[in-house]
Amino acid sequence: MTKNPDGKMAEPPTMSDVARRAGVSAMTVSRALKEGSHVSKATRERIAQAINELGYVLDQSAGSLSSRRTGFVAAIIPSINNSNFSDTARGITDALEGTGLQLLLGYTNYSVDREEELIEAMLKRRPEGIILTGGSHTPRGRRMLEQAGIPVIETWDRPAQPIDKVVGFSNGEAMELLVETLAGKGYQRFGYIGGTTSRDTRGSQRRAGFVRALERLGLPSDRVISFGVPPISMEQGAQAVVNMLERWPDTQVALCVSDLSAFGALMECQRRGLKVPDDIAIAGFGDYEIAACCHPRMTTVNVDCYGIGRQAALKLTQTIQAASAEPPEPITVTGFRVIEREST
Amino acid sequence: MTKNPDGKMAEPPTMSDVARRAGVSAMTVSRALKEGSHVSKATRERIAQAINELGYVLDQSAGSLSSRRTGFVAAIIPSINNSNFSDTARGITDALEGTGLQLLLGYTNYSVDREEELIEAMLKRRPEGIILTGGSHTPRGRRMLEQAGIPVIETWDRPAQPIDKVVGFSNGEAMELLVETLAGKGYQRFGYIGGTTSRDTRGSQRRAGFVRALERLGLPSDRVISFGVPPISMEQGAQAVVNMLERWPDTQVALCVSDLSAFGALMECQRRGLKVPDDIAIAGFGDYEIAACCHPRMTTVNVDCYGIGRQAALKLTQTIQAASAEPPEPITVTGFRVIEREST
DNA sequence: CTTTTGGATGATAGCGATAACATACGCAGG
DNA sequence: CCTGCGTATGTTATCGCTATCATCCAAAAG
Repeated sequence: MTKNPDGKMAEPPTMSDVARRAGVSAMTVSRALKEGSHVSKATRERIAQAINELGYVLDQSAGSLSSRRTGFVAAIIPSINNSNFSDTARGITDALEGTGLQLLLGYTNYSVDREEELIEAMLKRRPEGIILTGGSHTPRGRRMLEQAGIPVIETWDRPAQPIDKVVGFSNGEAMELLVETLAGKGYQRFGYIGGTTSRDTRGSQRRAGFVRALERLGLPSDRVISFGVPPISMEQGAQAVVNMLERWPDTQVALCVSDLSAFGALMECQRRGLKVPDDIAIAGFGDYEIAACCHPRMTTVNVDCYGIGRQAALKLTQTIQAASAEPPEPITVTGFRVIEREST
Repeated sequence: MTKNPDGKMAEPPTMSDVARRAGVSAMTVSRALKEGSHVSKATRERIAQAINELGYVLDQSAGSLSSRRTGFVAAIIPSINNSNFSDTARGITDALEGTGLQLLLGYTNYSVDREEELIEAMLKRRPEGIILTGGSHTPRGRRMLEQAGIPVIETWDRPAQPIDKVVGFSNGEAMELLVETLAGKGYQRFGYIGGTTSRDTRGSQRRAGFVRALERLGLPSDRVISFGVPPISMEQGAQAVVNMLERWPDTQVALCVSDLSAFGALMECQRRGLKVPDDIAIAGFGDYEIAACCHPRMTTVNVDCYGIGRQAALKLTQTIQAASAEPPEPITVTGFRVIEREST
């Protein structure tokens, strides 16, 4: 930290300081700092030098108060420690590249109350748009979003009553497709491993899809282990599969709410000397890196996490820019596909 | 988005709107919104009601211009898609809870140039402090940090010339400890798997520690595979171990720059029918969830990622608050320990 | 030589909040 | 009944920047 000779903190220089030093007005400095405005080359250079000498950094919060553009968008994800969501965040960042918009990221730990707090905290900073994960919010959170006057994008889900725009897919249908694919290979006795339903909406929908598909196929759908508070960990997946094998020893295939719990289950089976997929088959959800790399490689459902982020950010920037031009489609449905590998 | 009858966007209400509706001055509204200021109960309630009716949300960017406190701290990490760093981010968030400070998170993808961009982008928003990963920055990035007039905390490393404060550990020493521990178990022919040196400073230091420890022990230290651009993935770890076994088939133990590459190597060995640790032992670095859960469970080095974040944030808030009181220690050294498991 | 045009720059007035000071009022103590 | 003080509220002046309009001037056009 730079200090004055008297030991007190030096006040950072302002635009006027730069202007004075360069012998121009503050307005000209402001222009010089902005792309595509008319400032003569000589002036521009004098200003650049003054900025350099003073170590000046533009105060964007002051600027945005004046221009009424804060230059950032907010995104709220359940967890950053989950590569599915961090891939989405990466997609957002990449799509924002070059738009002059910056990402303000927050995470909820899968709590809607924490989400409400975050929504408020973010809205206080006046983002130009906001991207959410899922369509479940507290009533107050929802109301704040509706009244914020900015584009709102819900992702990773297909809410029955979208607030504004949506980029997502049906988690239930994706799980149904996985069940059908595996049933097509001859599996009949399916088990499901997931967390308790309360917090993780996407998890609940996957489980509902599991049950729906089996009922449609006329197969038993009661082998469901709900274990632990979502998101369930690798270790919890390991414990759950033990639990499942105790209750229903003849289970042929265990579907898991995510690749992480599936991986835990897979390792636990190996530890107990079970052959996967011969003794028991295992499939996950999400197509994490680990699913492609573990041994045996894991069957899973790929959902275009990165693409969800990209498209959400794209829709956002389109909505912001095209204030009057034709707005983008309100709902984008992203794809998913079953990746069959060695574990089934 | 709320729109007026004429179809244009409704301007969000300001504090004056609230004040008018509640029959008080804007200043009183400002006070009512702030803890511990004297506003009568009746007035407070009238204001709360007006806020509710209008759906008002405080504009913090305007407030911070006036109060000269933006209420957030910036943190820059290499990747959010890496649980070590996201654990650090979680530690920061948790330690910031209740301080009125919010976290603005950015990630560099392990690029110092991207770091420089981020530093500038963040500084433009006038954070009250900034937390960085590592001690390698571009000269310009470093200069901006020095001149910013805010506390700077470098983490995950022990820079030779710290900018300001440090919360970290020596990656080299940690790797030395791992080598010594394994040498103590009788291993003699060590291999190392890591990325090319250019980008990942911490990775380079771990490799240097590997070499140092072996030289000190009088063991060969040339079995080093540098493969791929950091951060190296599970898949790259798998490829690297194949490469290593081709070049030095009698390698007894492979140390990897992180648990992720170690896991890839472990799975690849199993795929090739090698017994771990009998045919080859494998150890990682970082103590990720996967290391505790894979089969066989992986020996690794635990570094207190979460604690690094917590302590960095703590040091930051102490520095901010105790402007004149005694400032915190400039350097905090966090611990690490070898976790011996089944893979060695 | 006048007019037009547009680039370069400056002056002024906010953006929406809060700091700092000012005012009004009620109640305890003399 | 006055002084003194603390609570409750209002007024004013910025915070650092940019939108907007005004001005000046040189070069192109007529």
